[in-house]
Amino acid sequence: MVLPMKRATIKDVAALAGVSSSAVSRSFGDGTHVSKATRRKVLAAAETLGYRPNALARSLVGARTGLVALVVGRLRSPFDSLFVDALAESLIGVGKHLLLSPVRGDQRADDGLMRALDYQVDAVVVAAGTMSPEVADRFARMGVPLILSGRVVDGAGIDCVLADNAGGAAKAAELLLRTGCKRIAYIGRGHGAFSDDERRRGLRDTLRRLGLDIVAEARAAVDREDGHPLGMELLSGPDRPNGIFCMNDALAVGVIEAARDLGLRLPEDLAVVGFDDIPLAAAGSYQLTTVAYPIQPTVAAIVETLEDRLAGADWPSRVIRIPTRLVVRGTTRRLERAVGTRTEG
Amino acid sequence: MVLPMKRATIKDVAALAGVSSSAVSRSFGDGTHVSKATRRKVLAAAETLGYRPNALARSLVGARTGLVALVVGRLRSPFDSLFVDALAESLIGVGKHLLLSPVRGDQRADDGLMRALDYQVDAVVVAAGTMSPEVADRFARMGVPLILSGRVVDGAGIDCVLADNAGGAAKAAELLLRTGCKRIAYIGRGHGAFSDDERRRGLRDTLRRLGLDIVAEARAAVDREDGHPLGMELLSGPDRPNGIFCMNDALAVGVIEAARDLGLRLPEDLAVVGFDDIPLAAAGSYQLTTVAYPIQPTVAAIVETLEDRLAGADWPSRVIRIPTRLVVRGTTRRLERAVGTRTEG
DNA sequence: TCAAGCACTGCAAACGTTACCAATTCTGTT
DNA sequence: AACAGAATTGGTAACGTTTGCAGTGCTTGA
Repeated sequence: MVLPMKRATIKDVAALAGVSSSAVSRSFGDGTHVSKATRRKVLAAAETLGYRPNALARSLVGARTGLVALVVGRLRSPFDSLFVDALAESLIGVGKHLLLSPVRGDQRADDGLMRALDYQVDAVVVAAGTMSPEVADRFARMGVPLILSGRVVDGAGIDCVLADNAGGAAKAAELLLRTGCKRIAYIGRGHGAFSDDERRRGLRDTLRRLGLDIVAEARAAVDREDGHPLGMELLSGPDRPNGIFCMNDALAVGVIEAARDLGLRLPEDLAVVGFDDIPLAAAGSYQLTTVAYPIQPTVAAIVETLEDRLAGADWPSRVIRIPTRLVVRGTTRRLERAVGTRTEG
Repeated sequence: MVLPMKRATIKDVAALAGVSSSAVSRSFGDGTHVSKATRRKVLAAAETLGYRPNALARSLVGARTGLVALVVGRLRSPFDSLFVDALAESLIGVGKHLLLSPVRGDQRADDGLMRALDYQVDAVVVAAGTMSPEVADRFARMGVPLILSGRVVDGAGIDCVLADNAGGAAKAAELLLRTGCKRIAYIGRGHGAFSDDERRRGLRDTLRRLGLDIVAEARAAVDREDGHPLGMELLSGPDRPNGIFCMNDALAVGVIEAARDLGLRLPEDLAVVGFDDIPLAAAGSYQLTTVAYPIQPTVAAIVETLEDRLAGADWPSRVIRIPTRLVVRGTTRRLERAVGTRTEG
């Protein structure tokens, strides 16, 4: 085995180029205060030695680390993984790197947040878990921006980016009503989950405005595997709903399968609307009508907020709602051509 | 806005506890060379100040950073995201953190690898992209372990962890033959993709041993969206295959949809076998027979290898094959009870 | 009582980098 | 030719931590 070679440092480069280490440092910076000639020499020497600045040592003297932590739960929904992917990619674009800080179950995000702090991250994006006020306060005091994805926490001065859940749910409700559904049910996560709550409320408020209400609710689920039994339960009761709005597409897919198992025809006997627009929703076997929650704008808003904060913006706090878009496919009857919605499939 | 507070350092703790910074450092280390009384004082002071050691400063003096980079492509397959998730979680378990280094398309992984090096990562797991020998050599010289997931590179002394692709493909082939398929096709990625190649070869070798051969091949695809058109193409030709082995489940799902669009009955007219066993394969709508590539053992092998290397193991290189398991579901005819395979659904 | 040994403690150097400051060289103007 | 000012350069301190070394006080055995 070859002897592990020590990594070239700024001093090695300085020695080879015949200049001071300051000159080397400056050559790798914004290029000011170095003559072209020196810079060329330095870069050549660095190339020879295979030198690359140590990002960690850099951060010690006050520079940013370039690390951004993402506190995230289990990546079981395709939406989550697309989100992680898009965020990581987007961050590379602004010279930052994603440090993954997974938390499990409904456990507090605090552990993940504190771990992130040990690495002097420039900012943290929280997409899962609940956060104690103490930890949030700590981040505020230390000047580390905290961005909440998919949830709003009032008062703590934390920036939040999330879907226009109520608006999306309203669109879903209107579509269901338009296509003639009268008995509309909701399936969601329950237990005070934030997006779930907003979506359920959005559905309910829209129905009530028209003198209706949610006829049935099922909860404590978030996965396709969970959608199936809940769908079975809801659909084999006496007052079977003829329209179901699901908190997300994964659940909706489970419900579709349950409906099929029961011999129901979609959309004739049952209309289903999901939320997110995961790739599977467009699959031939499901053709799920859904409220699309576009990932790119979400990630863009997060990265932008993050950069604003790091640039020193100090407005109190910002809640960005990402507009949703109704995508009508096969699981809702097409009674009329909907206005302002996209139709595909 | 509250003035950003400086983070407490070891000196602040030392001052408050009335001891030297060495004592503080030692109190946070393995606990040797500190009296119980001192340690208690230090820990109390640290608690008061909310002190946590700076992981980055630590790494400057030679300690490990605790960072492990994962070079990964677009997380479009559920398999990929489950892998990332499991790896991140597993690393937390051994006190390490995942730094995501995404690369796009078929671009070289070199960029991602070099970026990782800037952060003094303890090791790198490469799951996507191709690697130049120069970069691999550089890692070797610097003593940073490199672990390849899903591919084997000979000679470079790099540890590799991947599925027993040939064995899995052979199982798929045998199952297809056993259920009476004679015209068997393959759909994969092509362009010399490693796993694709091994799986195709595994299928072909098994067929040839029985005097048959692959009757048709389609390639340049890896997604469910890609599976559909390829399936259409393959299934509407003159000599329609009655069995298709797909490089992964996502493709297989696309193929199933194509078959349905063409009015073919599964498994009577067409048998389909996938690879990976993503959650969707078990879904009611697909019931896909597949070669399961278990994620937990894969991740465990990676983490174990990584720890061995970091502990100084210097055997030349190690290729770990993760055994696969045939999961028989609805997309293959059940002619007989298969021996040594699991049946579900 | 004394020496030897031990447990504990603090000092200071080192890690790789940046930024301030002072010193030097260059450029252009009179 | 002399000077002001700008551009460039090197020296040095600082960032937060660990660690080797040397010192301190305490215990123990003779």
